[in-house]
Amino acid sequence: MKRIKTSPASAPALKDANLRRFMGYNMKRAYLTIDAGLRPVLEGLGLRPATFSALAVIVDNPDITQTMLGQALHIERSGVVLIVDDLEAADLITRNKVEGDRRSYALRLTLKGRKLWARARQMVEDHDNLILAGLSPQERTLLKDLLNRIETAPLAEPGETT
Amino acid sequence: MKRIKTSPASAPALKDANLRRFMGYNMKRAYLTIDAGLRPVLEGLGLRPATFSALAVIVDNPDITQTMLGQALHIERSGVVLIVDDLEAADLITRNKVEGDRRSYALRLTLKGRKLWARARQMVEDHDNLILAGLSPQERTLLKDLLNRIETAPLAEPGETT
DNA sequence: TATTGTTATACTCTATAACTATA
DNA sequence: TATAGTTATAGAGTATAACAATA
Repeated sequence: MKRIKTSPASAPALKDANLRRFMGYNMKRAYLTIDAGLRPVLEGLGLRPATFSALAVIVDNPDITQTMLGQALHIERSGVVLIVDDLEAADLITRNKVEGDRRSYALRLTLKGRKLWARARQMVEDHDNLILAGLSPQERTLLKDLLNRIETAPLAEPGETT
Repeated sequence: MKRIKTSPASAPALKDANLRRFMGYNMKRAYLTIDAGLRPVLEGLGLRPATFSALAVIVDNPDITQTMLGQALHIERSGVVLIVDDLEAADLITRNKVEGDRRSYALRLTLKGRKLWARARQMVEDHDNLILAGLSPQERTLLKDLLNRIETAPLAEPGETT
């Protein structure tokens, strides 16, 4: 009949202890697990992780400029353009005139944008709870804290290469 | 004249509490922080994260096939080819004949490969210690455990990519 | 001169599909 | 028919560089 598949679908069956020693690999795998589950959720709303994140920041900072949005998301201005184009085309945000500086735009959510954000936020929150079902509230808080401490480590931010 | 610089170079200064609510974003930022620091380290050895990981798995599983390597690294066979090509071209591994199945190769490190691996492993370990300097041994172990629990959550594995 | 937004371009990573040579 | 490895290709995602309008 059938075969004894090398790997049913989940079990690694292969030794990777050598790789698991390193924090980066464990981090990448956990991140990709969350990302893989999140994408289809956002897709159902016509969003991508990048556009979802941009919405979140704009909600938090009404009338933010594209340059500032890029700083918040850690992406280049040229990349922000594509994301904002996307959100504007979907009628979720508007690029508004800024009095005093005709070079920049003040980004704001439309009514449709606010409605979609409410839905998106809830769905992503639900997905978070699903993916974190095995962790207690204290463990979730602790995990975020540990992640943030790595991100903001004195040696991490300097930014340049080595 | 002057202005009030939006952001010196590191301080966010922008509210992103809305984004920080979600585990995925915190995870992504911490992961990218580690990755950004790790790449230049590996680059100095002529490696990329992918080739480093492949070396780690081959060291752990002598005579592993390319298909199995792909399963261990969670990448497609076509992607494995490029990585193995890379490592072979650098004279770090060899594709060896397998008796009983002329379709597959048994991957093994060369002497040069073993020497480089020893160096690479040490350097990545050092980088890990640098990036994790702010975490106690217990916290590091706990972090890995929490990450692995997310990765192997019952709900995480099942799905296809989408 | 410097900055904002924009465009064009390129590079990395990874997936899909089709092909070959085996099994 | 199915599998291992390969190739070609395409799609995200993101970066760099150059440019126009404005400061």
